Amino acid sequence: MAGLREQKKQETKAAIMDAAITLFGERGYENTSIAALARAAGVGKGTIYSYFSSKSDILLAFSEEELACLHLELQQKIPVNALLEEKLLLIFMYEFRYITKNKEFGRTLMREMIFPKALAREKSQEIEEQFIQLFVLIFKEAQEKGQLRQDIELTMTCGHFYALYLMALSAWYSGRLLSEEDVRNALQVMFSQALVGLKPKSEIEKS
Amino acid sequence: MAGLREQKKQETKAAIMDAAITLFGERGYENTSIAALARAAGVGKGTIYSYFSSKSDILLAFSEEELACLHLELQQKIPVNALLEEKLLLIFMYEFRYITKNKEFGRTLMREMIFPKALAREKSQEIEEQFIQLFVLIFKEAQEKGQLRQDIELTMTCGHFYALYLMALSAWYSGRLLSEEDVRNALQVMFSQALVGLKPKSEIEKS
DNA sequence: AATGAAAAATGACTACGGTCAAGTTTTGCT
DNA sequence: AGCAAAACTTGACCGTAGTCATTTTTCATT
Repeated sequence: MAGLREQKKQETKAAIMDAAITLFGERGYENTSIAALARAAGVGKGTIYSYFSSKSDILLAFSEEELACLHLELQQKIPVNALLEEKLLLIFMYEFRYITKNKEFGRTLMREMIFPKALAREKSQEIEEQFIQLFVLIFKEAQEKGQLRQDIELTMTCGHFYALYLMALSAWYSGRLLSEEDVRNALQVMFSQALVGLKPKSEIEKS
Repeated sequence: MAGLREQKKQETKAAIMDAAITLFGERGYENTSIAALARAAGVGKGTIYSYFSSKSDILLAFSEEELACLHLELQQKIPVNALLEEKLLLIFMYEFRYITKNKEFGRTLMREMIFPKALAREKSQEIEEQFIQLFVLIFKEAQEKGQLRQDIELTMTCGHFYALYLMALSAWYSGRLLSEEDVRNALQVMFSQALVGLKPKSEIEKS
């Protein structure tokens, strides 16, 4: 019978993911042991490691699903006629709120996303890729409207804004920014600086 | 006899730090267990935890010392008359080379620096503070020479460039940038974009 | 010098992430 | 159906970070 094996594998993997969604949601990532996860999924501990390469790999898989939802939801909430800066702020604050809903969870996820171990590289890149897709349309549109330079690759522009978001997130985790409002303000300021440039206007004209 | 106790405490702490410098240097952070550290320092395992709050706390203390050296060395290597962009590139590439000399070590350090746990916050901020001091003089000078806007706080400017450095570092850890040269080039491009701005010139003039 | 209280050191212990040799199930083949 | 190879599962086991009740050392007081 072709596919019995494959089907069972899918089921097992789904059971693990379901257990992860439940337990991570209930008690958070750090407080969920692999043993508990295995118990909840109805499999042995070792089985988990034939579907995921490490505990953080499960976190990444979990987040990939959750974030896909989030981004879909987000795509519909972006007002078409808003300014570029407003759109960016909306996206990043949405992301910020999700990531920091559970502080420990968010920290572990970001650590794995930004400084991934060799084993987790692939998944972290997929998530990032997904996130970047959100921006491509927005940036293309902005370029067409003449609100963004056309001589810069979109991935560069993306990277630039994402870097600033990271900085703000880090500042929040370090306690230099305390509230959501602080983060929003910091982002707003940094974004407009990035757009206009850090050089004085007189200097820019020279080049 | 006043201070015997205090003196011994200093000695014990120094012994732990020395052991850390030796063992982390020899086998790296991940391959050094607390038990081994305790053995090398000639103390019990528990003792280490009355001087440091966690393993990563030791890493941070270790790095604080090492980086202080590095930054002192660096301060003398910065050519006075170089362009702002060249100076920045020099500093960040120096830092990059140090951090990535041992990949695992650097990853753990950066994870702890950028997304610190509550316990390690203080030390990670001190290291960052130390790093920022490197820039203050350079930026002040640049402002005086009219190469940087004066209506932006220096800490903001710092944060902006540091964010871009982080992005490059992350890209290296994710495998999107492969060599030191790639990182240098990426930084160079992003820095000049940050200085000139991401908006087209025509748009900037309007504001 | 003797003593008891306070500070510091200790290592057996716990809980966890991850491994792997042994056991179980599925599959293709005769 | 019977069988052997391949794929999959399992939990006892390992090494490690971090804890804590107990023991040892220091210090002030008499």
